Amino acid sequence: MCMNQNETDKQTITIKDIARIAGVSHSTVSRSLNDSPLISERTKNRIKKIADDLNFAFNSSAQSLSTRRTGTIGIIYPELYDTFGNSLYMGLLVQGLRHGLEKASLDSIGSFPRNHYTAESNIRKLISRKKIDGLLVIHPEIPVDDWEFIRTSGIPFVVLHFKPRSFDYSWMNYLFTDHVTGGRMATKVLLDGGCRSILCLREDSDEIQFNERTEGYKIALQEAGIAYDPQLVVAGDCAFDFGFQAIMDRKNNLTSFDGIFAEADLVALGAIEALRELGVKVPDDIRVVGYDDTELGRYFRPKLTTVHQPREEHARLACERLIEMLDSRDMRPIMQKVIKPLMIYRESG
Amino acid sequence: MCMNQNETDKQTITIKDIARIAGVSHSTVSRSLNDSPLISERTKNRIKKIADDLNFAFNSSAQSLSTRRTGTIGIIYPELYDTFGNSLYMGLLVQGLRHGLEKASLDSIGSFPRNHYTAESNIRKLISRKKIDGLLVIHPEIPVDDWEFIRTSGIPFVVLHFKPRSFDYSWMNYLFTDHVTGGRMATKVLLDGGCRSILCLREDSDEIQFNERTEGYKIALQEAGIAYDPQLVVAGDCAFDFGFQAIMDRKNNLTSFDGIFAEADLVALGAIEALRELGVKVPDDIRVVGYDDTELGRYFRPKLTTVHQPREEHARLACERLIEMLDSRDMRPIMQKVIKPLMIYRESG
DNA sequence: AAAGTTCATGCAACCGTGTGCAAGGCATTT
DNA sequence: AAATGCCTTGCACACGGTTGCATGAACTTT
Repeated sequence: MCMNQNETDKQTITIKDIARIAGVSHSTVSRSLNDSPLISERTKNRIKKIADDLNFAFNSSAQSLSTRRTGTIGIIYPELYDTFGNSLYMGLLVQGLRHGLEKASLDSIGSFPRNHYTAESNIRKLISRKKIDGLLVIHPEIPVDDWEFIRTSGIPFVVLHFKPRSFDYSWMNYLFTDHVTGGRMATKVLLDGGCRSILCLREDSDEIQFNERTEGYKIALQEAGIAYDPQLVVAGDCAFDFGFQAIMDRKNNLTSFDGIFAEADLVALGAIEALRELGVKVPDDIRVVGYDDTELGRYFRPKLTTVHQPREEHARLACERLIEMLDSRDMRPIMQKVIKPLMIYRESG
Repeated sequence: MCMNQNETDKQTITIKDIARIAGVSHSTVSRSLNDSPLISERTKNRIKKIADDLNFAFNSSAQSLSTRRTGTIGIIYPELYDTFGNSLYMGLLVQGLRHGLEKASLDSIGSFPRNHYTAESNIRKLISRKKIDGLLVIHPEIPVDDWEFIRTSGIPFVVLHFKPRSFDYSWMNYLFTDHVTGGRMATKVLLDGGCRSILCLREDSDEIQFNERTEGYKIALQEAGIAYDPQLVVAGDCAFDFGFQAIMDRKNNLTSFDGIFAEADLVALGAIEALRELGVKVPDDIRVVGYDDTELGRYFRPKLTTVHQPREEHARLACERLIEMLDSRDMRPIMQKVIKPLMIYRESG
C-alpha cells in the first residue's frame, strides 16, 4: 500500500564501519583517507580500497564540526529580476564567482542580505551559525549593522562591484570599477564625435556608481569647455521604457541635444528605439552611448557603443583573494582594486 | 606591525556556556531554546534571555550532525551564460526558487551537475556528504548514473522544466511544460493570421523541449491541412545571430515563407532584425512568433508575440512540494504536472 | 645484548547539539 | 502517612569525524 519509505535508503557508512572491516581503529581510517603521512602506504591503500568499495563519503557536518571549516562560501547578491537590467549584468558576475569557487571545490550558498519574509539578516545568520567560511558581497544596500557584524566577526570576505554606502570600506578587500572614468570616457566618445549638447539618462538613486558616472560626464564636459546644464540630466529607473519615454517626452525638442549618454545599456536601447520611431538616425543625427556592455548591445542595430566592465576578471580576482584569505587567515586589506573600465566602440556612438 | 588576527574574533559561545551561566545542564538549555514543552516557562524565559544577551546562535554543523537535517537545499542548474538566452530564461526561475526556499528559511547551494575542473559529480558529492536535505533539478543533461544515484539515495527532490532524457521519470515529482501544445499554439497563431508556409527555427539539439515544440508545429500544420515540408525546419543555436543569419541566408528567397516560428525569443528577434534590414514588414509581410516570453520581447518593436511559461508558478509549486516531502518524508510522486503554456499576443505574430 | 630511534597505530578527548531514560520534587489521592 | 502521579531537570550517550599523546614493534647503534 504505502511504500516502505526506507526501501531505498542507503545504509550510511562511517569511518567506524571501515575501521571494523579493516580491523584498525577509526583514527587510522581518518588519517588514511586524509592522506596523513603518519600512516604506512600499505595501510593507507588497503583502507582507501575498502572505502572506495563501500562508496564511503565523509559526513560534512561532522567534519565541519571538528575542523571548523564548512567548505562553503556565502554569496550575497541582489534580486536578479527586480530590474531586468540587473539580470543581464549580474548573471555573468555571479556565474564567474561560481566558477572561481568550484575551482577550489568550494560550495556556495547564494543569499539575499535579508530574508524577504522574516526580515531576518541572512548575513548574520550564515556567519553566526557558522554555515560558511567566507563571504562574497555584491550588493548596493547592505545595512550598516550588517557591515559592522561582518567586521567584528572576523570572517574572510571580499566586496565586489558596489561600494558600501555610509560605511568606511578602507579596511576591506574590494574590487570596484572606476565609474568616474567610465562616465568620462563615454561622454568623451560623444564629444569626439562632435556632440556639443549631451543628454544624460541616469538612474534615479543615490547608488555611488551612478553618481560617479554622472560625475565623469561632468568632468568630460568641463574638459571640453562645455558648460554643464542640469536640464540635460534626467533621472529614471534602469529600464528600457525609461529610455524610450525620455526621448518621446522630448520629441518636439529633438534639436536640444545631439548626443545621449545612457548610464545603462537597456536605457540606451530604449532611447534608440524611440529615436528610430521618430525617424531620427543613430548615430548620424544623434549619437548614443550605453554602459555595462550587456549582451544586448551586440545584437540590436545599430550595435551599441558602450562601457565594458571586465566582469569575469572581477569574479576571478575576488575568488582568488578570498581563497587566499581562507588559507592564510591573513585578513589584511591587501586587495583594494578600482579597475578602469573599457570602451567598446560599436556603431551607435 | 602585523595585525593580531584574532583581534576581532568573537569568542564563540555554546549552549554549555549558557548552561554554566544559568546554572542548569546543557540539555535544559537545548530544550529551552528549541521550545520543548518539557521545560517550565519560567526556566525557558530565563534561558532565552541569557542566550539573547549573549547573541547566541546554534552551530549549524553540530545541529545537523545530531538532527540529520542541514536546512539547505541543492539547486542544480546550468550555466546561465553558455547561451545568452539561458540567462534570460533561467534567471527568473532560479530566483523564484530562492524565494520559495527562503519562505521556509532554507538555504540553497547552487551547483552545476559536475565540477568543471575535476569532473566530479556535484550531485553525488552534495548528497553523499550530506550537505543537503533535498534537491531541485533544472538541467537538460543530468547523466544517467546521477539519476540513478539520486533515486537510490532516497533524497527528496523535484525536477523542473527539463524532462530527463534516457531515464524513466515516472517515479519522480516533476513540473514540466507541455511544449507540444506550446508549439502548436504558436504555429496556430501564424496559421490563423493567414500564413501558409511557415519557417521553423529550432535549436540543433536533442533536447526534448525542442523536439516537442517542433512536434507541435507539425501537428498544427496537419490540423490546417498543410503538408509538412522538412526544408522549412532549420536548426541552429538558440541565439540572436542564428535567427538573423537564417533570414539573411534566404534573402533571395523571401517569398518561400510567410511566417516564422522561432523556438526561442532571441532567435525571433534576430529574424525580425534581419527582416527589418531587408525591408520586410513584420507582421504585415511576414509574421513572427517566439517562445519563452523573456523580457526582451516586450521591449523591441514590433513587440514579440510569444509563448509564455509561468516560471514563477513553476518555482513556487516546486518549492512547496519539496518542502512537503522534507516534512512528511513521503516521496511518492504525487506532483507530476505538465503545465500548459500561455500565448502572449503582441504585435509580431 | 642493551639502549636508543623511528615508524605505525590505538586510546581517548573533543567539536556542539539532541534526546531517552532515570530521578527528584511536589501536589494529590487513599 | 504512604502511595501515586505529574512536572521538571540532569545524566549519559549518540551523531561522525579530528588529533595530541602514549604505546609497542621493528630496526639501528654502541
